[in-house]
Amino acid sequence: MTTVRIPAGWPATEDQARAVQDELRGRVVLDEPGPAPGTGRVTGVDVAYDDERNVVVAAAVVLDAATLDVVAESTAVGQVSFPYVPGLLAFREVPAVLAALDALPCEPGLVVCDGYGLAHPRRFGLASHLGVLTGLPTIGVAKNPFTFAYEEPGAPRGSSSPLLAGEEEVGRALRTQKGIKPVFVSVGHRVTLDNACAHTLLLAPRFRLPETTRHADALCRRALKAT
DNA sequence: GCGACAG
DNA sequence: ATCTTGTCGC
Repeated sequence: MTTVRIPAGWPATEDQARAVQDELRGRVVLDEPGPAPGTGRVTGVDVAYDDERNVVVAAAVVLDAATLDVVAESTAVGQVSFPYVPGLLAFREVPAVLAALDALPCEPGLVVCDGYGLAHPRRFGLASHLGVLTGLPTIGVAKNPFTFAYEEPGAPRGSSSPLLAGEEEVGRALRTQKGIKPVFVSVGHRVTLDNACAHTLLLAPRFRLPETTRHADALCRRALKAT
């Protein structure tokens, strides 16, 4: 397991963090289709915390997009870099995720984040932030609708409905399993929303959550316990 | 002003 | 995110 390094000048206050978001937001690319679903590699990233000890562990798990077999994985440990503040989650998770991605023995391909990208109060969630910092195509798949509104999608697997910030579609509520609560997909960097949903559906053939986040979640929890 | 609020 | 037993079901 490698070690997390917190960059010099990492935001110490909420205002500084929002200023960084404003600065990076202009670098998001939204007009690329992204990798073709079902081909190449797809990587899940997730983070676990022990606030008592101030410890954070991140995991990155690379899957073959066609078979969903695990082809590589890595973990990183470090100190917590920012408190949890709704809207500023990236500042808590990004340093650890970057370290885990750096430790991978291969290219990650599309990165699937636990949380949001464009569907964010300031339109710059975790997936957008990670995408801009790495240049990699990223998407966000969240378990909750955050503050956004949506109509319940149809019951069949694959049904979806817009995730709305007023009139603006910032993401999609996507039913990955028949009759089960949808997941909330949004674009991070260099991927289209349609493409992000297609990837998510292929990654969740049996469970509500994508295999990428299931693997990454299990790995970072296991690694945290071992720390 | 108060409550809600990804992980 | 995390605190947490048993339990129902494939």
